[in-house]
Amino acid sequence: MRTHHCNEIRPEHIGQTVTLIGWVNTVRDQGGVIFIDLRDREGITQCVFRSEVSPEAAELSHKLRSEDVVQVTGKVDERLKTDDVDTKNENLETGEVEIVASELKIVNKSEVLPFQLDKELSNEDLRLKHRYLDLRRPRLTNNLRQRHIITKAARDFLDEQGFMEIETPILSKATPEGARDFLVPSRINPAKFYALPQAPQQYKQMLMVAGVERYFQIAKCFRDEDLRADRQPEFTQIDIEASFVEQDDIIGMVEGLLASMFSKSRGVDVPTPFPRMTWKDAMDSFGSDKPERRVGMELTDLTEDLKDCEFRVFSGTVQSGGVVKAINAKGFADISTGQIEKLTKLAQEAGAKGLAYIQVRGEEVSKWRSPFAKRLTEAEVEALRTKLNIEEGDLILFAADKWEPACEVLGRIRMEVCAMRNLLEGNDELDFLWVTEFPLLAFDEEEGRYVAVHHPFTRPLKEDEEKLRNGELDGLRAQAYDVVLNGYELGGGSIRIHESDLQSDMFKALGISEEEAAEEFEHILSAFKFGAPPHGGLALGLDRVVMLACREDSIREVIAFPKNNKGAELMTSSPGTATPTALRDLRIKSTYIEKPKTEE
RNA sequence: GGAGCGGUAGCUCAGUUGGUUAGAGCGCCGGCCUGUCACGCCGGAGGUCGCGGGUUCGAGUCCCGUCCGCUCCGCCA
Repeated sequence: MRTHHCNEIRPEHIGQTVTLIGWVNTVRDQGGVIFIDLRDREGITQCVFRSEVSPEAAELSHKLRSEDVVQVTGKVDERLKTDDVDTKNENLETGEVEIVASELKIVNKSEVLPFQLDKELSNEDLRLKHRYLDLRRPRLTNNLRQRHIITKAARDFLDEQGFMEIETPILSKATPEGARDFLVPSRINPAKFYALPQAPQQYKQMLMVAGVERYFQIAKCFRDEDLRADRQPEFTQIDIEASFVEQDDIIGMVEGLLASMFSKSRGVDVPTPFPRMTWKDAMDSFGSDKPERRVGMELTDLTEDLKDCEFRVFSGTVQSGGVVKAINAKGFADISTGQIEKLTKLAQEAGAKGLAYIQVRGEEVSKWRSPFAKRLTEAEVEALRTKLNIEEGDLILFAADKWEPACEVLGRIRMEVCAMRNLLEGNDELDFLWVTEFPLLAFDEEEGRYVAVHHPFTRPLKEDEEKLRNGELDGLRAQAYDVVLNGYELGGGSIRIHESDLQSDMFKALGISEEEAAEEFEHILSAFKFGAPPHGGLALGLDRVVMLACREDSIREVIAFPKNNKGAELMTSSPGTATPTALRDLRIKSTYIEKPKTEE
């Protein structure tokens, strides 16, 4: 039987006989003496085999290979240290001692692994196919442990705050708004489908009506959309809802929650409260609703200064109601033509016609390399100098367009510039931020109607409530808030509508007919008539929280069995085909599945 | 759906202007080694250069097509 884990053995154990069990991490066979590093989930201990201690164990130890599972029994000994040799290993927790093996049992041999555990490998397919091996690597073992620590911190914190953990259905109903649903055919109800939840939104609001007051759930959510480094089709939210609260209550509570999660995992003190910024200010200064603020380079407005500019791109835009904005990329004047082209292309992809720039190669304007700088008046040059703090070596990048697209384009350019020079490399700072006062609605050109920016249960700002009731839908702001960390949206939430009539007005605003609302949301409209408490909440993306706590750049590194870009889980090869019998039971014609390409 | 980058030994990669038998490190196999810890030394095996076509006397290298992976855009209430 195992007596210790491999991280536990210390000088105080010297003289004791211990039994360890684990995997052979490395073998160093010296001929007469054989060392193995024995690894279990907790750590590594060196075991020594000598024929004078146990000829049988020593003989057997020559046969050991990486990743064999072995049980070693022996006496804990201090590692040799004299004036000539020092065999202590400072890089190992257990480096002052070793196990002098008297017994060795090979529990289970291992074949040669398809990849080495002590080397980084870029072939992610291979890693995912043999995920059970990939997870043996200390980095991933640690990530899983951090995830556990963070999840437990959340549970403990929310429990202390009086929140009840309640499960809501996974087999659920499709939502007309929002992301594409995963559908599950119902065998008992032919031609009917469950949908996997995109979020437990409606259930948790019903729990508020039920009088639960404070609910949370570590909730699996599902969205059938394309994947990204920080997006998986199934992911986990820490889902929270509370009654009799206002925005500040939720914000304060989530600050405490995040501080607890990060202090338990990273051991850092997270200062609260977090800074706050309205959505409009975030867009204005950073061109993003999830600003990365750790690099400066804020957007500067030059609309007034360049409104009469001889350069028509600027003055023309201003005359038609647009804005001119710029960023100063300090020290980027030596940017290559190729890189300028790359930025221009990026700007065009983001909807801009082009990208105006000035490479500041000297104090005087004559040394400014730019397609338009020589057409600026002295006053305009002076305005640029002052507002952008122009110095030799700077690169100024301009966007001229309507306010929102101009901000967005420059926001993207800003992040690309960061990427080009690795401005965030090694930056370990945690910059938490609340973005508030999101727009309530956005006009969807494709659908020709307003859609909810957050979701249709979001409450407007108090001063905008009357406008919603009156159907004045332009420029409404919501009691919605996102918590942002280092440019990642960690989570978002809102204070909800809790009155049946206001909810009806909201559905009306979204172009949902009364019949449709009655059919799809009858439970909500009805529930709100029976004394629904004012309530609100938020959901945190657990995967992203853990990713950032672990300093990873993909959530796949903090999910045990993630899916690849195509939504496949390569170890078990899901998704897979269905048998004809299963399809028949579900009343699904297999021809649709066998020949998807015949569908237009 | 679109853009970018990539695919060469089990793994990580190099491979010049198209030119002999495609290389390195790690890993693997065999041998030696009683204080190693990225052990060392000696020897060895291991390749459909993603796939298909084309240009050429000759293609890992050039061209066309295609598949796969990653990143980003669209999409993600």
